[in-house]
Amino acid sequence: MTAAANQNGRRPTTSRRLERAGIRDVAAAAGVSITTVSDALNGKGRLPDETRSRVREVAERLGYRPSAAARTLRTGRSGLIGLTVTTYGEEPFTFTEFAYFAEMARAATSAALSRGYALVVLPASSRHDVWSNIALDGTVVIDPPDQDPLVSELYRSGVPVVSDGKPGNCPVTAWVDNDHEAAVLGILDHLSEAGARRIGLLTGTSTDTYTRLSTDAYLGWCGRVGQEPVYETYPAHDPAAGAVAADRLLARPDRPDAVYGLFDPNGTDLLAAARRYGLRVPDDLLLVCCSESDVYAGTEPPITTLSLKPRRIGTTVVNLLIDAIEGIDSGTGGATADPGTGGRLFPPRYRTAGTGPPPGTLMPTELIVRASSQRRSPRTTVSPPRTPGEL
Amino acid sequence: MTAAANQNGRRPTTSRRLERAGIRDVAAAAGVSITTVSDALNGKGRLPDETRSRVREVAERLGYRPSAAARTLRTGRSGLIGLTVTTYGEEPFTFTEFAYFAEMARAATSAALSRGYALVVLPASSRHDVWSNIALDGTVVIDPPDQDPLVSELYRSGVPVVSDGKPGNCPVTAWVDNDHEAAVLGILDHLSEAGARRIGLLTGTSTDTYTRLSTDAYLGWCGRVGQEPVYETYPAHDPAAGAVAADRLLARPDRPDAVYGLFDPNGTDLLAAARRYGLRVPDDLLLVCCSESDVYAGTEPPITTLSLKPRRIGTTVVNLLIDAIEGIDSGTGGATADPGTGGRLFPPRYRTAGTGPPPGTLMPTELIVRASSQRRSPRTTVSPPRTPGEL
DNA sequence: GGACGCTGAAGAACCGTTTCTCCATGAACG
DNA sequence: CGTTCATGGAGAAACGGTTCTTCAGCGTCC
Repeated sequence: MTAAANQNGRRPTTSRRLERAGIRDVAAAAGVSITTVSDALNGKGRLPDETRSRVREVAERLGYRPSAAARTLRTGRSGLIGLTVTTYGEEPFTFTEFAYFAEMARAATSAALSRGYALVVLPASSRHDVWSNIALDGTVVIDPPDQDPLVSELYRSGVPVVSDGKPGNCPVTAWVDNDHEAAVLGILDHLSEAGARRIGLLTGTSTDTYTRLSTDAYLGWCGRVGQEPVYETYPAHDPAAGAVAADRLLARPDRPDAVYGLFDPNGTDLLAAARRYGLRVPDDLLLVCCSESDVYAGTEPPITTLSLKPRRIGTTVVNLLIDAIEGIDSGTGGATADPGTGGRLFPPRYRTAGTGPPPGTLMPTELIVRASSQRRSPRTTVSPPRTPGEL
Repeated sequence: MTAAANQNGRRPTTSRRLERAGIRDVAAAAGVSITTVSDALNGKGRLPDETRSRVREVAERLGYRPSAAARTLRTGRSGLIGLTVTTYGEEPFTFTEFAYFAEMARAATSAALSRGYALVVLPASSRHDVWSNIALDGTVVIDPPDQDPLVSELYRSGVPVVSDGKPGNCPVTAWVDNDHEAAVLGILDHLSEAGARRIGLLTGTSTDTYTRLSTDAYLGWCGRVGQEPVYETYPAHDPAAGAVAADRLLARPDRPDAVYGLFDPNGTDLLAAARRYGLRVPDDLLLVCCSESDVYAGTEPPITTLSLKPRRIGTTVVNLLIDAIEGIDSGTGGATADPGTGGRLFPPRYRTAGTGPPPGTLMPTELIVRASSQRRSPRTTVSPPRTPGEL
């Protein structure tokens, strides 16, 4: 019964060890053709419900699991999405944005899963032999450097690419990013309102979009307001360098009376540095840093943080990507789109046909105000849902 | 030139839009057969170096990328490894062991990559349709619950499964875990030596191995030493419940003078609770918690933590899994094993043929001693290799 | 009563590799 | 000069699904 398959001109099935049941086995057991089995299981074709359910039952009984590889080969869809992370050194994930990345990846995984896709984590540094060995329907790229060869090749070979972080020069299908400029300006205003006269910045040396946009926004603001910029840079991927840079910043002769740190650990580092210099927070020094960690709710004093809302970003990025994947279609010429395949939030058919820039989406950030940035009332306030960083 | 493929009885190739070059295109362009191309590119067969390099060059020129799906279908190997995480509620990752998981996943990704595999993150809750749509060569399971149906099915269908955390009743190929009993006993001894008379435990309500083994070790120790157990339990996946439980523990009439918290956030929670009750740490209360986070080096006072060394675990788990994958072979009868395929650390051929228990590996933990567990010298000591958290 | 349309289902091509089998060719050798 | 070998390479069968096309049967409508 089980090994009935040598009709159809197949090899006599020399009594292999417990081979997994194939579609042919199911067909034989149910007394139908493999076409019927495929249709019955996938809800396609014109079959009476009776046949459908009978086939399904037989398949169930045989423990039939369709071969993912075969299906992928035929349909051209693997159900796999790459999640590319930039690497510093050997470790696959970026250190500095760690909590951000973790949250973002978590949300991305959820979002993908709920639409039937799974995520493959792929450091950008992995060599071709790994990349090209995996059938990806599309890729999410986190903060791609300018002219990323990987992204270029992917895009060229027709794989949709959506980036988290506005891409510099890479061609991508779409991108999502925070409105970093608005965020920084909002923070600077917030600090000013709290009484800051000279606001310093702790920033990174790398050239990724986040660092660049944020720093530029700061410099621009300084120019407009007429404050001399006071900032220190350090390689953000080096956990130890942050503390040193924080120290440098507070040791300057033109010591700032408020600091915004661009990276997650800056809060603790700055707090420690302040302590070393006998500066009280927030009385002598106002503090804000960008972080997703809730430890800053429990520090002494609690530190105001800017959240980039990585969950929202991750969800959006993945949904955009899947829209692009399912929209591309690469169709046989025209209207293959069934009208009732399920409502999508976004109109499909991305894939910048012409030469226009890829569609980008800016997402708001959220400033979580705590004691460290309020000179008067130590009462903790939270900005409504979003930060209108208008100036 | 590019569309040369209609020999070999293939469809006339009706001038498709920029199809990716296939192996047939390469063969045609190089004037050889597809067999030769395959052999040349994969370093197989008997070919003169000249042919090999010529074919390679043509393939390069055409931008040829072999289809991962086709290769997987033919060879039965996808180069993909599943990373299964238990889920609480909708979110894919366990909350409580978050830092642990992140570190572990990172190490696992690295290890897999360096052996040519990629990781697919798959929450255990995902339904079959996602699981079975992916060709997995093997799976890593994190802390599987007893009788996990998913694991059982995977194992039964011949997919190697290696678990992080000693499995309860699931059949797995191999497992890796910390020596939780030894770790807990070590901590209890450490606290005793520091002068603790009544040691409390903050533990979880779930039945995973970690919680169970640790709690049992605690209870056993209490029995041997003659101390009445003092512990509180809470659902570890609920971030808010931890603070409440910590409070409960310190509010008890038989208040402990030392506490070990099993989960990452317990340190902060206990510290906060202690503050509320006016207890000084370490003078009135000794504190240790299990965590991978380095924020405990910066708290006031710094808190002693137990690290489970997730990096080591992740690396080991993946290497065991890949050894199993490459060892299984499911061979055609016998010695298919080429003697020189590359040195492996472990002897392959796992796959508990009989009924014996699967091979397990216990890995040591590391206690990072800080001020919170030392009543006398406020001088911070650290077990050998790690950071000196200055005070 | 024949053309037609609809239902239910089977046939077979196809997706793009890998790999097993086999065939020329020419050199070496008895 | 006829075998045997080693070499280089081609042919074709899988791998296991999906899907396009075809087809038989049967009720219906002019």
